[in-house]
Amino acid sequence: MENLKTIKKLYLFKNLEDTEITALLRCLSVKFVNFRERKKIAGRLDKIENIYIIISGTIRQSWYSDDGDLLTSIDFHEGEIVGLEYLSGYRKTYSGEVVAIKETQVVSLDSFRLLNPCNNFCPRHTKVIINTFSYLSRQNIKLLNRIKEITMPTTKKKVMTYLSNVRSLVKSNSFDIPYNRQELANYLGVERSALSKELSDLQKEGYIKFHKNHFEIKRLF
Amino acid sequence: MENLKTIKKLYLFKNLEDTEITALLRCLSVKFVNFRERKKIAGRLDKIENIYIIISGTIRQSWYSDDGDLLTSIDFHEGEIVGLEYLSGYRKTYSGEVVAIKETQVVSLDSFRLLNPCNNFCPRHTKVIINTFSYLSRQNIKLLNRIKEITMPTTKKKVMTYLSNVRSLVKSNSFDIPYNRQELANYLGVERSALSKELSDLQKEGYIKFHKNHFEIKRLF
DNA sequence: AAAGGTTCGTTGGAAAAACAACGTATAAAA
DNA sequence: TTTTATACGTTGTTTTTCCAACGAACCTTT
Repeated sequence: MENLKTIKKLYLFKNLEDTEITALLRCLSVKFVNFRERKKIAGRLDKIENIYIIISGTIRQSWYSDDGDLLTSIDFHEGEIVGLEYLSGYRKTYSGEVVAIKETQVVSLDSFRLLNPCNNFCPRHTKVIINTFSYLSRQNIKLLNRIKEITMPTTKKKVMTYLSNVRSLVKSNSFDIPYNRQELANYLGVERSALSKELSDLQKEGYIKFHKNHFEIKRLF
Repeated sequence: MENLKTIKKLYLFKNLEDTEITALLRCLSVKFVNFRERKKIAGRLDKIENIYIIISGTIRQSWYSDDGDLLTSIDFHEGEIVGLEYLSGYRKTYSGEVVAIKETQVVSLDSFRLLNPCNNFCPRHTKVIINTFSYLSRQNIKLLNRIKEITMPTTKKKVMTYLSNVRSLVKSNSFDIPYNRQELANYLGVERSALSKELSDLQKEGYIKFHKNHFEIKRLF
């Protein structure tokens, strides 16, 4: 069955035998779900009952100020997991609004069951937990990288730090980024037109080349 | 024994029986370690072999640009854990420099053993993993909060967002913060004297009152 | 008590970023 | 094909932040 093949490839089920996975499917009530573009998946303070592993598409979690301005947002792409807040046992609700910004397919898991093993802590369950753990730890590193990027003193340095980080992630000087200008500006916490200006300048100065969301690093800043 | 009492109170050993804890002590090679003020615990790219749970004191992890400027730093206080990067299996070394900024006592655990259960995934081990997981998830939320604070458009809003976040954390309008001015400026990614100015203004405008690191929120921004 | 060091607020000029407005390119819809 | 909408770069002005310098308050040390 096609679906099982997809599930077996998920990071969360790494190091698990087929039989173990099949046993977990029911235990964690694993389901495939589709969200159409602009579908609002959850609002602020909505209860978190599932986590969603993205198969394809993009889900965005956004935080707004009381007067409705966008504070910040985080995008989740293929392979990433939405809804892990609950797992701290600290929050049981979303802190921001969750929206699919394009047609998106996810695998849904019962988030309570994930951390509350069914029968006597079976090894298979522990393996999933360790995998989720590992994912979460990597997510932590990502957030830390973003903090390093946005605490840089100037917009130029923010952009260049971001691009070098992508570069060392994909191990190539030439790559696509998953953001358009407005989204990149939000990500870096700067204003869009100011970002555009700096990008142009960086190109004129020979540091980078870009077209739309494709970037190339010519030399380091 | 005094030490055992301290260990039993740690978040990582929540929901574990005394006998389970004693069994884990050897398995995870739990040790008490003291760092004197300014002790450099690890440099960038040093191997991570242990995680440190802070009993008292403060440990700071700092990242520097190639020309030696401080990019950003994260402070770890009582109850928090240093060295979780390794657990992703993605990085095996520290990404920044780790220093005890005051006399600090920690509990040290073998980080490899933590995620690689000894004998057949014993329940006690799983419990520790779940607890660590839960901690990591909360750490994620903290980083996210910091990102929300830093991405605010103006310094005033950054400060007020930070203070409101502390407020909702301690559930009181009056509290101490763990940073001096320079440290708070670094945390928020702004310049110290500019921060001082904005704090004064906010006080004049009647939003806050402060003295040294004690703050009081009079009304919301 | 004096000396030295550190932290912090203040100020004015320099630099950077935000903001508003507009033109162009491109894609989608009519 | 024309219309409409969206994304992006550009420019000039306003606002904010940075930066450097300095003085006051407060510790610590001798």
